[in-house]
Amino acid sequence: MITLTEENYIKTIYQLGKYGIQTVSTNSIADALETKASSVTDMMKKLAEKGYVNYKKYQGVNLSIKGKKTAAEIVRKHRLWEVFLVEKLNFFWDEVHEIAEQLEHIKSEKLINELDKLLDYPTHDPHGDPIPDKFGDIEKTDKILLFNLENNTKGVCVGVKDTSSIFLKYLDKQKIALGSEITILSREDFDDSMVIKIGDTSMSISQTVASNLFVKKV
Amino acid sequence: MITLTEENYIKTIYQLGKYGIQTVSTNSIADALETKASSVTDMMKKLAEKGYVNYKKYQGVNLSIKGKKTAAEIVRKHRLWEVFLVEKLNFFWDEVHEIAEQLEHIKSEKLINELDKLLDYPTHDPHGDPIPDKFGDIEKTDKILLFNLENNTKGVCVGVKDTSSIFLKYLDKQKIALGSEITILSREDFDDSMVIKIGDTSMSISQTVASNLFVKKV
DNA sequence: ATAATAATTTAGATTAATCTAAAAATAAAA
DNA sequence: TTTTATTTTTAGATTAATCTAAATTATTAT
Repeated sequence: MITLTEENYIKTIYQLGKYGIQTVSTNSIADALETKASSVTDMMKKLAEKGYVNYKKYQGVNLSIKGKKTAAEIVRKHRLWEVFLVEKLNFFWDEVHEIAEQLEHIKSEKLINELDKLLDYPTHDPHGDPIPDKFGDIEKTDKILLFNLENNTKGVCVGVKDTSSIFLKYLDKQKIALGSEITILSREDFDDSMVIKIGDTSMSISQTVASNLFVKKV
Repeated sequence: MITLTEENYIKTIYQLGKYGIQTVSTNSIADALETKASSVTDMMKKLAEKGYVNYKKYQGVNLSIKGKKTAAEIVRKHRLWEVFLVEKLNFFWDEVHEIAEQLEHIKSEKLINELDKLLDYPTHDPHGDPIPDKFGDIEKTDKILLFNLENNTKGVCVGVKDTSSIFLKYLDKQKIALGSEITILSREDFDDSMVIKIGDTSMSISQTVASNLFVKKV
């Protein structure tokens, strides 16, 4: 049996290591989970023992096949529940994360398959992140940060990096949504802010905003 | 903050004590939770400390106002989730209990209110048990065990005592469902079995079955 | 290449929830 | 009303997950 705590560690390693590809350091896990490095070390020993990670002292960890499968399932559940909350229960995209953090640990294969069906097999969550399929396979997109888009080129907004309520509410206010077409008009060198155009309106956004929005070139 | 374990104890005390009315013994809690009496004693001290129960050594426990409110919320969530699983996710009534045991601990007021709305404010779960309202108030029915219905009288099936899959599947097979009208035709003294009639068909059922079906006299 | 700094691990403690075995209180029976 | 049986509580241990502080290893800078 896997515990809730173990699941959270595995999910964190999966996400910090770009869906389980890269090796992850002890400290980065500790930061992400707001715990201490010594706690992470203890847990890595346990997860290695149970076959979820490959761990060598002082070398960081990466997920085993089993660990990757487990992580993908958790992320799949998290994102499907987010879609459910928005599509069926009238939640806004900035309200769903904390609840999905709880729901992702519910254990029932039938439940998640039926939820998938009820939602008509969605491919992305409300923040634009891809939903792993039943087999744990996940789309790897060629999305880039808006900040890295060249001047006078156009991109479609496909995701957010920061999913905090405060950031998402800001985007709502500025009428920036998934699917919006954004053109970079110019940049200010002294603070890296940029002027962008969405539809007919142009506006200035900070470096912070531009570094937390994903776009796909068009 | 209340822990998952504390919630399970509180819910158990609520249900063993007829929705928080009666005092409950240490051993009965231990039996219900499949744990040891000594563990229960420890937990009762903690719950008393936190104001959820009234506890005096060797005298059993009963729920405080706060405990009753907490318990009713958990039961409300459990039963709403059961309705959701049956109505929206194509579960059968014998499959929902264990999953609802997990879902009942999810914390979000908006979630449960929206779920209630999505399900169109159901009053009973798939086993016929009443769903507490937002305020923790719960319908007290005058249901009786089929076993206690007199010969040649009629009752409508309104609930089950045993919610195990094996019992519910048996009822499905015998075409006994919530809403079925049942007439007691006769009894056998030697094993307390009884012959009943549902619609046009009559059948014999054991004492065990008759003691796990709730009916309302008509 | 060595010293200084940063990252990681170990050792030892703590907390929540549990257990077993023994002691104490209550209830039932003689 | 004693004795016996049952129920409940206490005492002391255990496990999972965490922490602090000290020790160790790795990395960076001089």
